[in-house]
Amino acid sequence: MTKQDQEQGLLQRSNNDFSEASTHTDSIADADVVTASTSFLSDLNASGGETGSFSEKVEKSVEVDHVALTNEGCKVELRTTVHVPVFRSEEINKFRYKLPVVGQEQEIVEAILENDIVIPRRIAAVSMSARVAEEMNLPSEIVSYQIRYEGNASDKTRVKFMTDGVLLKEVQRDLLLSKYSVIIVDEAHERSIYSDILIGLMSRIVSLRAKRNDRLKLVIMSATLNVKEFLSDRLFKSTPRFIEVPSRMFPVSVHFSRRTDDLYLNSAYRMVVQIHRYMPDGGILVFVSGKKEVCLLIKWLRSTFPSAKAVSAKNDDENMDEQILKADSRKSHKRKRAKRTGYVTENIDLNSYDIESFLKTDNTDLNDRDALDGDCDLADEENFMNPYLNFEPEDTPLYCLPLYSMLPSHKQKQIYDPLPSGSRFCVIATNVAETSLTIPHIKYVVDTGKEKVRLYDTVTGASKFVVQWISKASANQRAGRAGRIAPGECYRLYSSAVFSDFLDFSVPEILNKPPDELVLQMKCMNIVKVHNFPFPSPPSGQSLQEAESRLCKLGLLEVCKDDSGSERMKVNRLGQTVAFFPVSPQYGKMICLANQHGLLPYVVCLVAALSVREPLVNIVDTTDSDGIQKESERLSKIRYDWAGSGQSFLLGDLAVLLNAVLQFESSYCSVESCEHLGMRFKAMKEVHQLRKQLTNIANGVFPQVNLTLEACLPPLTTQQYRLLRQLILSCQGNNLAKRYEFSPENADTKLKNSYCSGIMQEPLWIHPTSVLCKRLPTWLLYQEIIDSGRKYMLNVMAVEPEWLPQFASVYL
DNA sequence: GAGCACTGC
Repeated sequence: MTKQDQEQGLLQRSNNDFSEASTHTDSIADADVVTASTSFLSDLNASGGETGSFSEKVEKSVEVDHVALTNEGCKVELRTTVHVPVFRSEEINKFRYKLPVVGQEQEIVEAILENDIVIPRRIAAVSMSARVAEEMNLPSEIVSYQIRYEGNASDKTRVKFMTDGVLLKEVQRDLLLSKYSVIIVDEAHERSIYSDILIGLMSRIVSLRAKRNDRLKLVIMSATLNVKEFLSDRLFKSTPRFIEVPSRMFPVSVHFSRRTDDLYLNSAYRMVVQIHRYMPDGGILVFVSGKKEVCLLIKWLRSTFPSAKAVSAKNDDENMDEQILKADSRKSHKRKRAKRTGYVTENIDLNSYDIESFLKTDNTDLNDRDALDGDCDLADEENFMNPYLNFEPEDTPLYCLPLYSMLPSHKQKQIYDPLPSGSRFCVIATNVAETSLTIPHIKYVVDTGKEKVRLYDTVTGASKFVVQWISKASANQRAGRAGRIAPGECYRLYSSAVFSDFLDFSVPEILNKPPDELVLQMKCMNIVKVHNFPFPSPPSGQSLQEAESRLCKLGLLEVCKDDSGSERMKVNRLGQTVAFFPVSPQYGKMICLANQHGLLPYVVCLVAALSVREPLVNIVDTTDSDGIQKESERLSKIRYDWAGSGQSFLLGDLAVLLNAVLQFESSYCSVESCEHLGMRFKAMKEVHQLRKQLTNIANGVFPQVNLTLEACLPPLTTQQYRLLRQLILSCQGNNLAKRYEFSPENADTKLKNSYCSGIMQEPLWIHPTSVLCKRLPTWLLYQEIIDSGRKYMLNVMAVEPEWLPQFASVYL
């Protein structure tokens, strides 16, 4: 709701409620910052049956009372009652009155008056705006949404649902958010970088707006009790108030394992078998850490309950499972070998499971209490035992489906398809099922307690994937997935003692990722001393400093003296231009420099491809199956074709990516042809959208360029390929590596073919899937280092040594 | 000589 709308009286406030004025209520009506439970929104959503973001734990809400004007009680505020005329259909009203949040409705509405709502996921923003428009009987031009690539907001819009990143970009353009009178931040407990920064920024915006007598109200909605950081007095001068909203969840009984088996996939398998054979109807959701575990568990379960195969005739992902598993088996041999050379990190070896033996010996005796709940009391045990009576397990097939983010959309959607009649539903999922997707029919949750996370070294930027224990909050969120339709059961495959050692909450994203892009954005908002910013969880001074220094070397920040004579890093003109582009600063700079020699359209495509996760499928090589071997050879050949020869080939993996995008753009590939070419359709579509967005921004920033979205770009000339490599070098000197010099003095054969870089002690290696893997150029640039035992450089490009003084002198 | 959880601008 915009200020103008408010003045036009769409929301009518009446002051006829004096008799109820009290110290309690008058502060509510005038609070500037309120933190409320997310149930308010998730209930709206749940009643619509939409997918989207839900949270359903009980929650405390916090309300910040910024009525600092009323100090010493000399000013008496009158309570104002808010009347919002809404014409809902009878059906929707029936739903509404069942929602637990209705009890607090008036309190919340009075506290906030009207809504502009920040949500962390795109689909959720779109579906919620549609749902709220329907419930309020208003057109989409009034209740609208805005996400990265699209939106339907108009000048008539009064309620806007948007993702957190969109609002952060808006703050960059309008620091006081003067269009808005209320901001609601939903799902704040997820602690995304954007919502954290937004909350920090808004703590300042709220008081600035209050000083101007143009109040902004802020509601922070959180599904967990993790509000300590949001209440810190670094953020809000007076402590925010809670509004607590009960959850609409059904009870979930949680069972801990008596002991914790390291082979958690093995335990998960046994648990599913037992639930399926002996527990009443209801879907099963299993949480594991990664794609390979998903595929392995599916394979075991389908071979145990083969009747399910007949039921789920369309399981064309069978092949994929096999592929992944074979590749994995091959790798585990490598691991054993690698162990002797000392390059191995701890990893659960999936192949150490003895599948055969427990397929044969699985008598699933109910006395095997180890696999069940060691900690539950007698009542629980009785509940657990009773349903076994008169239960005929043979009658029920198990319908197993995989679920992880990289699974193609049409396969993900299978979880919403009607269940084959008479079968039990079982989904094996990664963390996607914890927050992003809601799965229907789930009554049982099996939680391995494990998740895979990407850990960054904030100094070198190298990252690795680690399987670790989840947090208590995560475990509770997982358990909650069982109680959406009826009372549920959650089986934790770890003991309560192990659980008690879990972190209370997951580490906020901002503490893990290198903050370069963020620091640049903050500098553009005139936040010069970033270390003084009121982060809900401040990143370390060192990581902020490293980011500043990288941005300085990149030529986006400059050292300036402020009034007191002390030195500060401030953003320069180039930095400000770069910050318009919603990509990492290195890539933004590439676009800014590319407006020469006709390179801009190519650089935009390349940057789009580099900014999207996994545009090309990972080529899994397998030794023992002819058909699959040929497939990986075929895909590999396509990549070498894209890389070309001569100057193009020296652009290396970036030439592969660029030409893949150009091919996709020129013939807007179908799902099938993408698969044929080894591209991920979902990712390529995103690349296409990002190209469009970057093109629009470039046209805004450089008015003369008239950049178009031509489907067919002519192939680059030899000269242009050279220039492109120089341009990239001038933006990525930080990522240079030089080949290890093999000489009598440096004769370590283990280091042959390795590289060293300025920022890292350990040797680096070109990833075997790189087209430059055999070429081994003396100097090269990488996009990313991934640590999987060895430190591998991904997306590599060759660099001519003689270019270094001119294009990368600060890094030498 | 062989990868990778998740999400937003």
